Amino acid sequence: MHRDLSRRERQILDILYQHGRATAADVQQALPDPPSYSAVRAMLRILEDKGHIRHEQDGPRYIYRPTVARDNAKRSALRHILQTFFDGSAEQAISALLDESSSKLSGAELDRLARLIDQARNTGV
Amino acid sequence: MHRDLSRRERQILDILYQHGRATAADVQQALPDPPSYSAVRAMLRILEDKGHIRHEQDGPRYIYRPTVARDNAKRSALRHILQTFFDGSAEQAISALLDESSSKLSGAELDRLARLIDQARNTGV
DNA sequence: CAAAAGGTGCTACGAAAATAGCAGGACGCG
DNA sequence: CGCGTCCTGCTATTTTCGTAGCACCTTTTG
Repeated sequence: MHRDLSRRERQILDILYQHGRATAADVQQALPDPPSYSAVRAMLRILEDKGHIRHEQDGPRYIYRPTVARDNAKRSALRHILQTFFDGSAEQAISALLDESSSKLSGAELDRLARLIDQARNTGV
Repeated sequence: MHRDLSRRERQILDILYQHGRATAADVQQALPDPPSYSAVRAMLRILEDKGHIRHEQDGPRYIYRPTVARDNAKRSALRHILQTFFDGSAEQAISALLDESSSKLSGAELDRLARLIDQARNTGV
C-alpha cells in the first residue's frame, strides 16, 4: 500500500493524513524543502491517478484528501513499525511510547490507559 | 532523516533495522518484489555513501548494518507516526495498539504495562 | 595448484520521479 | 467592462532511481 510510493508521494500523503484535507498550496507549505507549486500539483494529480487521494471542488480550488480512511492507514502504519522496530511486540512499542512521553501525559490520560489495560486483562481471563 | 529516502532505500533500511545486520543476499531475499542482486548492492553502496548504513568485512563478504542505533530510529519513527496519524497524542497511539493486539498480549505483558503506567502516574504527581 | 563459486567495484543506460513553465478559464474589483 | 489574481491542465526538461553487465579479486574445493 503505502510501501511502494516514491519519496515525494509519501511525504504528500503523510501531510494529507496529518491535516485531513488540504489544498495544493497547503501541501506545498507543509512539505520539507518545498518544490514549486507546479510540481506539487503535478504530484497530487499522480497520487489521484493512482487512487491514493481524491479531490473535491471548493469554489475555484481543489481540496484533496486521502481515499483510505485514516483509521485503516494508521493500523497498517502501526503494523509496519511494529515489525520493523519492535520485533512485532506491542508491549515493547507501548513501553517505548510511555517512556518517550510519560511527562506529556496528563493524569486523566494515564487513568484512561490504566482502565483499558484492566479491561484487556479481564477479557483475556 | 528517514524522510528523504527513495522507495527502495527505505525498504532496504527497514529490512536492516528488522534484521539487525544482513548481507546483500539477505537483503535481496527480504525485499518485496526483489530486484537483481546487482541492484541491491548498488543501493547498499548508495545508502552507505549517504551515511545511513555501514559495512564490515566478514571473510569474503560485507555485512551491513544501520549507522543510527535502532533505538534512535525507533524513537523518530514513533514521533513521525504520532504526528501523522494521532495528532501527536501518545494516549491515542497506545490505545490503538491495545485495541489492535490486546488479544495477543499475555497476562504478564499486561501486568508489566500496568505497572509502567502506575509509575508514570506517581512520577507525574 | 587450477578451477569453480561467490563476492565486490565500476560503468552505462532506460524508466520513472521531480520539477519548471506556459496557456487558458473563473473570479473579484476599480 | 477590463485588468489582475489565482487557480487548473498540460507539456517539456532535468534529475534521480533502479537496473544490468562485465571485469577483477578472494575464498573454497577437487
